[in-house]
Amino acid sequence: MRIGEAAAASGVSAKMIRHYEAIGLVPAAGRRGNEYRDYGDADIHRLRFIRRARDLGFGMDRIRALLRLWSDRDRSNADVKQIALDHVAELEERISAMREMADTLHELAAACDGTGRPDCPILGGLAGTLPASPRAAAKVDARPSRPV
Amino acid sequence: MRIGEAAAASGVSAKMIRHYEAIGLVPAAGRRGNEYRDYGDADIHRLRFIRRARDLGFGMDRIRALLRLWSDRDRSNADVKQIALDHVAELEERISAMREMADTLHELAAACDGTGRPDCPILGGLAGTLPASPRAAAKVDARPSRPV
DNA sequence: GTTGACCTTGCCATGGTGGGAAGGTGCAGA
DNA sequence: TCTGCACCTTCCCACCATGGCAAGGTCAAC
Repeated sequence: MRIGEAAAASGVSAKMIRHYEAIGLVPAAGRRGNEYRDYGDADIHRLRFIRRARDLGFGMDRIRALLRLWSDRDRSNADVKQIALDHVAELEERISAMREMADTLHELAAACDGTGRPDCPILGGLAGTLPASPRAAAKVDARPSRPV
Repeated sequence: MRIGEAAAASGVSAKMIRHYEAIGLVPAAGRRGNEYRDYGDADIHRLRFIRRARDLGFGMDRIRALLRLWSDRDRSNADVKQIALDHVAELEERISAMREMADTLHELAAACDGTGRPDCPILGGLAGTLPASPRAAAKVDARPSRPV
């Protein structure tokens, strides 16, 4: 399979397949005499694994660890579970930080009548009288880094 | 005030103050004869505004818009509210995507006994038998981009 | 005049991903 | 055989917000 078919079959873009190869997340693909990369079923399988892990929000370091365990017959499922639980804990932390932000904003927005006058509790809150909440924000970014 | 004091007073690092100046989010600070930037109370106020908006997860574009409205006497609070609500909607979307990820992982982890054997439902799930959930993940990044 | 705290500019890195340029390859049809 | 097209290759740039580091300037206190 050439990279385009591999991309379609795995759900990982050709661009990212090359990138994963460059950072050593997947082994360098063989070339078919010409310069083209060549992929087999095992490669697709691995790429799909990565895709699913990405979909679950795992970062590259953890995916790397998971891949290592995946291809280790003598692995301990306790190790796998630990990685998953660590990641879940981080997810929960980010979720609650964002929950706090959203709640604060809901309150501010509710206090704003939106009638078109200059008077605005939201700006008021941002300008200084914010009810002293989200310190968690310093630890977590709530903006997306994977463009939609 | 020099930049260090301004940073301490506003909660925005000196580095970021310079960056905000570079991207035009704050006006270029005056210099005091020497090369040092000089800040007054209004500057601190503005920086604190930015800091609070960042803490609520606003991205730079929205902060820029909020700042414009903030310093516009003839603003409409409907405009402000719209920006806030747009942002809240994005937050909620990301929260629910991450909620889905966390839930899926909770399930997988619960199915894994973690007794140390190679047998592992988590890897099984990643390897292909994942219960067909998080398509939302394609739209939202759950990893932090602001380092902790 | 030396020390130390602070400032300056400028470059690099992060993490995943996409965009695009400039050029090579392979296959189908005229 | 030539042409066109779809695909591939490598390489560089951009995002967003932030931190780190380096090499050098400035100022106040001792």
